[in-house]
Amino acid sequence: MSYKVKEVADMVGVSVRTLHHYDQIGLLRPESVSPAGYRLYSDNDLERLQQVLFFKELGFSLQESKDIINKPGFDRKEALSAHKNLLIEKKNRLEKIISNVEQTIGAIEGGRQMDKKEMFEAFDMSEIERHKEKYAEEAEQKYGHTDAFRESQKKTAQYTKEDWTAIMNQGNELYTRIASKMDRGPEDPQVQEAVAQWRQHITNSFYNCTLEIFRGLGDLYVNDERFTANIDQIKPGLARFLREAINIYCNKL
Amino acid sequence: MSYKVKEVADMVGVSVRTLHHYDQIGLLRPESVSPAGYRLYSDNDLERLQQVLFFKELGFSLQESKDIINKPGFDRKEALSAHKNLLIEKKNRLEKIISNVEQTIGAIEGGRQMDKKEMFEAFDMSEIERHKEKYAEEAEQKYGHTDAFRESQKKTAQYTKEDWTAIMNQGNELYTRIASKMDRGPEDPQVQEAVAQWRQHITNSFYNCTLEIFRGLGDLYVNDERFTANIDQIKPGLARFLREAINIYCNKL
DNA sequence: TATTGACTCTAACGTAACGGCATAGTTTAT
DNA sequence: ATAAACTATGCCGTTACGTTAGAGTCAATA
Repeated sequence: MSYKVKEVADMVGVSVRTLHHYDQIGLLRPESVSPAGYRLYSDNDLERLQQVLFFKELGFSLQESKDIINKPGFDRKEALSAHKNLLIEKKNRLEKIISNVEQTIGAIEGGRQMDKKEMFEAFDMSEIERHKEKYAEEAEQKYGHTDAFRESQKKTAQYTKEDWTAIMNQGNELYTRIASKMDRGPEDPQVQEAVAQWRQHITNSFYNCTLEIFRGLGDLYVNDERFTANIDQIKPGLARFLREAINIYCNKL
Repeated sequence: MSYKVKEVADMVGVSVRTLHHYDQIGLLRPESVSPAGYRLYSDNDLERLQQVLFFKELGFSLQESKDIINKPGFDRKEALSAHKNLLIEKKNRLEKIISNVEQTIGAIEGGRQMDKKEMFEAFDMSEIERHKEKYAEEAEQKYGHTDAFRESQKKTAQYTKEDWTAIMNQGNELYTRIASKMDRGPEDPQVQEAVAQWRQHITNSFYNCTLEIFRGLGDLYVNDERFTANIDQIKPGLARFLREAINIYCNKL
């Protein structure tokens, strides 16, 4: 099932222009395009759009939303829980403002003056901002190597659907090739050769993968369960094996 | 007691730049200015700023806020009640979104698909927008003559504090002059002369006061208690007298 | 089948609400 | 009297779209 722009727009209550815009900045590219050039949105796209609207509601900028959603290993469920907390805080803030309004009304009726500080207390966003920062920082920390991350974002924004599948296929091919040679041990020349290609692949497709970053990636593969699970799916123990191989590779240079 | 920009900024949690901006667009001009050109905000200004922040919280544009607050006869208490209602609706909307998030989480856990419509229900702002419109419309209705109202807003935005007092003094002088001649009846030449000057005064200071608008103003004076109260303060019955005199004036042309 | 009318595209300029920076004058504290 | 902390006025930059403009597309109807 696919939907045209206006259908989506009406369904979710945003303007067509907004969808065009999201397409332009690479925040929400429709899964396919009709022969006439019409945007065709899939159910997946709708889910992603829902994500975006959640983030918007929380006051994230579109760029921030994109960074978070695009983050490899982005976990919808985890994100939603975080959203919920932020929303609840927003609600609390609103409740504060409401009681502030009530106080102000009372003050007018009573003819008394309000304290300057208390007048503006409700508008203090600092608490919410703190949370937002935490959320964004977490992403940076985990997937850090910040400059690389940014560079990657820029590059990948241009990619089409086809580019992505091609890149993923290359990556998977390398993974499986390494997996098939696991019994030879991590220092085996053929394994090392594949590791070198893996690094090259990253540099080509995403960002300049320095040795430092490459090492970091190796650690990431075993330290972040989400990566580990993904990689070990190909072959159990592959994640740890990869880190070993990467370490050896880096030490040789 | 007066406060400098940064004091105000820190007190209410907005940036200095924001206050500059509000000054520039005439939304919040400090009551006075130091010899060196420093903005000096009064307690009154702080109250007005609070108003502005309330409106902002509700999603009104600065222009809209300005229109509403500047509206002659703007009633803070009445406005605050309206705010409260809008805020409560916003809160309801947030609660909807929160439960939507919860549902989505549940859907992910259960592995089932969500209905497209229900996915976006929470984001529907239409209810809030309807309220906003009502609020704005009420202003238009009451003080309507829409084009004139807009033109007036544009013109008056440029006025300095001194301009305002000058204009108000002229207006009051005309009011009292007419009041002093009330016993002669509304068709008296001197009264009619003053009415003509009154119309001229409006045209000069605010907007091109057509006959139609002028008639409307006359009606407004007796139909809106806030105006009636204000005018009758000068002399009881003046509001009705003015409408009579304006009617006669308009019929002659 | 030709023709509306509703819809789509890209491209490009416009707008709101500030953020940020440069440059210059002012106040206050030591 | 001199630095630190503020203040002022520009003016350009940014975000998230709105708003035409000009042109192609698609489904229903005359």
